[in-house]
Amino acid sequence: MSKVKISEVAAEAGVAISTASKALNGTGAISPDTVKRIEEAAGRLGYKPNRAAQFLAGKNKSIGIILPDEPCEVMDPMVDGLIEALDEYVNFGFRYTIRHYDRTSPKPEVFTDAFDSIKDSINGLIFIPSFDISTYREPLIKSGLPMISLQIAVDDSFCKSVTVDERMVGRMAAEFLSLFDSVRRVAMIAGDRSASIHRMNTEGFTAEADARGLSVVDILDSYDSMDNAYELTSALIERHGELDGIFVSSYVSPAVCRCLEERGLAGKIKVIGVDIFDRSAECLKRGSLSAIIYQNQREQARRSVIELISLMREGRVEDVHIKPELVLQSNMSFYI
Amino acid sequence: MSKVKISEVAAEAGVAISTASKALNGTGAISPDTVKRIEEAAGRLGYKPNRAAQFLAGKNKSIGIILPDEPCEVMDPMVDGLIEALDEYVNFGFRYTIRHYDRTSPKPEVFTDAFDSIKDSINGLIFIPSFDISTYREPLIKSGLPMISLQIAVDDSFCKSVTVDERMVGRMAAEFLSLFDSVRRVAMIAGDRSASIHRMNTEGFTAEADARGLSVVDILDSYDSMDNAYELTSALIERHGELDGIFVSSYVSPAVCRCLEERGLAGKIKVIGVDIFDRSAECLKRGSLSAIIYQNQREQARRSVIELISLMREGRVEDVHIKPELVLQSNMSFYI
DNA sequence: CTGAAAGCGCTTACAG
DNA sequence: CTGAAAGCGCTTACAG
Repeated sequence: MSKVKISEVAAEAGVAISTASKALNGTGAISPDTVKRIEEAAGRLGYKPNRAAQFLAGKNKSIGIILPDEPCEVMDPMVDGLIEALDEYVNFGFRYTIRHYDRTSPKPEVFTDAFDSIKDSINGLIFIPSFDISTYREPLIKSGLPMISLQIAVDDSFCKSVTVDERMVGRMAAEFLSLFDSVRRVAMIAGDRSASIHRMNTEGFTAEADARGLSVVDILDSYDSMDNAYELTSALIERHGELDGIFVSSYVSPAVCRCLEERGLAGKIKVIGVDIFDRSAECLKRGSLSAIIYQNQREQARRSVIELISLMREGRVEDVHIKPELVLQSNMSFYI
Repeated sequence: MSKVKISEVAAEAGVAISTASKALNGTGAISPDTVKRIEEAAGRLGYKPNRAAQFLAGKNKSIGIILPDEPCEVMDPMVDGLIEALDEYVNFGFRYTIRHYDRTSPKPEVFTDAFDSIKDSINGLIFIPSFDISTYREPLIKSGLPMISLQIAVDDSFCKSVTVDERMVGRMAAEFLSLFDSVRRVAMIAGDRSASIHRMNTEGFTAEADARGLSVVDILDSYDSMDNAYELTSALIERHGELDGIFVSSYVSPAVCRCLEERGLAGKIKVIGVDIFDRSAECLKRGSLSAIIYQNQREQARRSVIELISLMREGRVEDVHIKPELVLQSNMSFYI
């Protein structure tokens, strides 16, 4: 129960403290036998390093951040959450550097330039990838840096990711719409289903809708454009006489709501969206939007920092799926 | 931007490092003039202490915890959350001691005995009070320890608290029930409205119900007894022909659901409860319970530890109100 | 009231 | 491959 320190582990294994430290951290060159002996000693004694001492003594305390530079209000909660989480570790002696890249560009250089400019001065990386990471994964892998992808899963073994549970987002949307006795026929306006993130939203939504006897009459891609979303909504209304609900799985719900409001259908056709920001919050307040699924950017950001640091100190981590939260009118004040 | 350390503050103020430390922490006897000079220097340089160094060097690292000993499954999430949060700080060299007391006893000794047994060996306290704290507040105050009350607000200036936003719990319940087109007449089964926590639930519920045109036909106290809740539900049904929804603001929703299930009213009368544990989760799965408001015990616990430690290091903190979360069938897996 | 010094438990050059 | 030693930035006896 009392705290065993590395000096005791070293004594138990019959080596110097510095040898024990290097063995336990896998740094420096220690003979396999010695490593084994030290690890056994540590296990036997139940050694857990004192993180205050590790942080104080350690030198690998520089974190790199690479983010899309979209000047979009939807990006802000994630960035705010990241900075808040990082600042906690600044108190423990960490530093961080943020770089931006143009996520809309297909050229890999927009990313690799940002990466190259920091890769030699950081000991770990958190990045929000673009939808297609294949063009710049090589330099990332070659760097050998511990890294975590945020918000978008990298379907690749070199990098674990922290994302919201995308499928759950869709399921919650379907269940929410099914609460209304009047809702039978629903549609979905997705972002871009060529991206896995939107396919998972869709899968969750259709699965849960099926299970609850909702009929999904249409699924359309808005490509994250408000204008598209407006037109698509208009088309949906014309095409499907009896539409009762719409799930908007990207941040364009304000355009959907505006379209319904203009046609006197607000509240008649129930809408559930994702992402809470000024314009979506206003729709929620007016009632043209019935609920928002918060993708918990703050918690995603916090966890990505925690995971990166444990990766930098201890080695392996796993993919993390953060829970989405349902936001209604009454509790929206907590989220905006 | 680069980290300024206490040695630089000391140099700027023309004092020794130890003097600067004592002045900044308010420990030791330093002349007011010197303190002022040091504080100004710190402010000028933007000094922020390195917490790794503070944690490593500091000696006040023992946390006391006093909890009710109710062997109730509803207590567990809070305890689990507390231990998880505390264990993080154990990694930083902190220790903690847990004591239990019989919350149902009116005798103050049940609490003060627990407190006395640890008060001399701890540097900070987190406690879950009973509903009436007045009988044992004196010894707490006299100890001068930094302390945080958890789950139940101490309406007293000597101690800040971390609680869920009780009023919001009630508001969310009312809004949720109002989503159903069929729901007009609702009732509430509270815990014990002589406790402020339940009065706030009630206030939030009635206010939001009013705002949404629901008519609150009855409010009854269950005194947290499943048997009472069953009987009250039965009485509600008889008394009010057209009851559409019930908000159960203590953990007794399973009894309410059982009563409705037995009468073939499950799903007809919508029920929303609080606290997610095995039995309430089953009702949610079966559909006799439509939703649960999770009072976020995990986050309450985490915050109480964070607040206590910043109280122990830096001084003042404020009351914290944690956001409740709405749990439906589809996302319940995240909570149980 | 002030300061010099030891020490918290690690990691990391550095020397061997 | 191994170890002795310095040092991370603080706090806290202790001496004055």
